[in-house]
Amino acid sequence: MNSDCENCTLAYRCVPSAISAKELFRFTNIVSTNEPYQPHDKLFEQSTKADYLYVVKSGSFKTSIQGSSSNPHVNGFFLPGELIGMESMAGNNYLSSSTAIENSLACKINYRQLGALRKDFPLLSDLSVKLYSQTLALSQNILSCVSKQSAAQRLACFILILMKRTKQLNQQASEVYLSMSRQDIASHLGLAVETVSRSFSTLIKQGLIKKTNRLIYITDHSKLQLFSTH
Amino acid sequence: MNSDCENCTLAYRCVPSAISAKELFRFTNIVSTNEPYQPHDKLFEQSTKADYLYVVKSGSFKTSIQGSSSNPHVNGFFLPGELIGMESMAGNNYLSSSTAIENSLACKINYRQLGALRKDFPLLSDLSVKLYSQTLALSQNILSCVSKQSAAQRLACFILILMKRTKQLNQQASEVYLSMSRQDIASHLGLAVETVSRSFSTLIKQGLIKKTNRLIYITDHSKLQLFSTH
DNA sequence: CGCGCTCTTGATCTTCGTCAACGTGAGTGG
DNA sequence: CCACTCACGTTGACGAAGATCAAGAGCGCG
Repeated sequence: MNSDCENCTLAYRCVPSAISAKELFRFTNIVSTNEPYQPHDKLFEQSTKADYLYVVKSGSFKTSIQGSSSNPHVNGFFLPGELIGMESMAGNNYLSSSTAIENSLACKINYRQLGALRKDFPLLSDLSVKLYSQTLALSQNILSCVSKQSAAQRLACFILILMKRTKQLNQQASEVYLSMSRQDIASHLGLAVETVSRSFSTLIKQGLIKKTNRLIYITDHSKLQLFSTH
Repeated sequence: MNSDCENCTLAYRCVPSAISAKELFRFTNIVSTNEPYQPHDKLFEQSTKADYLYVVKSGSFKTSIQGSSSNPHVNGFFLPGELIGMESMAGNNYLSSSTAIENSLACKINYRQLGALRKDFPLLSDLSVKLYSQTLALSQNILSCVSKQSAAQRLACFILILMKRTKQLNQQASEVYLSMSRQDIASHLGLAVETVSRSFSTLIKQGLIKKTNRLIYITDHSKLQLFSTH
């Protein structure tokens, strides 16, 4: 399985951070690291048996929910260091499907065995709760972003959230690459694709951002923040 | 402190379910049960130190986030058996304020001491993860509800989610009492109050629900579901 | 070069936010 | 008991914002 957590640059905030070096093998035994995915490759499919939790090593992924009769809804995006599938672990089946957005690497953790490991490593239990708590906080952030009245505000808020998340790894503060399509952004924010485009134009005209294709420069961070809250 | 978990009807899905009867005192020592709250009473205030987790015993609560410059946004509603404050536990401070919606009872758990208890009760660790996972799933459900395009769809979806949650306690399947004001619903769904009113009228005209004030009867559950997904 | 795909921009129609008026019920004080 | 107020909810009219339809621009790829 060739699992390599020792040399991972994300290990300090991933599961290994809760496990002593000499017992790390007990974790590497239940994880497959650095599995490659190409755009449109699926990590897992909605309603299939949920056995694995995934960690994004590089690239990015999305999750989407297929309702009975409607278009699928993009529920979330996942950046390096973030976990995919957390909400599905209480039930038996995945609640959403997950697909790679770009060329990416992910690590696949057997969930039940991870649960067993928690019994022997109290720090792992603490880490689990902490990660869940943070993820829930993020989810609520996105909720208040999506429930904002104007489309441009939602987009501004979305960009800011994404920037905050990338900044945790990468300190260049004023630049975000949006790896997802406008269609995905639109679905995620509950807007039409055209409205997303127009909202980008609005933010540019107001001098808050610049962009070339999917690369966004924040020219005035505080004004953008102000704009997003109105 | 007079904590009474032994006779609680919700104990089977609350923390006590993970602790053996003879050691239950270790939990009752760190919880104050059945504290009364009246409408507008606060459980906690945003940005203050987050020391306690709350469980709704009866009645209902809401959480709201106060942005820097805008109106507060109602982030969530909480029914009996549900936990309030989970998302704030990774940081030091509460990320939102919580207020009672009606006459209610809540139990107050010291979070740090609860964390210590996890080390001695593996089942409690499992329960924590399960509850977080379920809460995250709910949060994502609400997200896809709020990002629906039409106002009536959002409201339909909101009613269905609320009904599913009340049904877990109370088996009368076709009736929900909405304890929160239209204003709160509007804020939560990202709509104007008037639009919420009109959306109720729409659902009634379509024969999906009936209502008298805040009490909702679902007349055609499957059609309502269909309508909410469009 | 043409073809497909994504993104953008423009024109029109629908929906929702805003402002206003009105209805209802609870609480208050005469 | 009845007016009065006040909070809450509903309904109508109108204007603004966004969805939809249509067209065109930019780009990678065969």
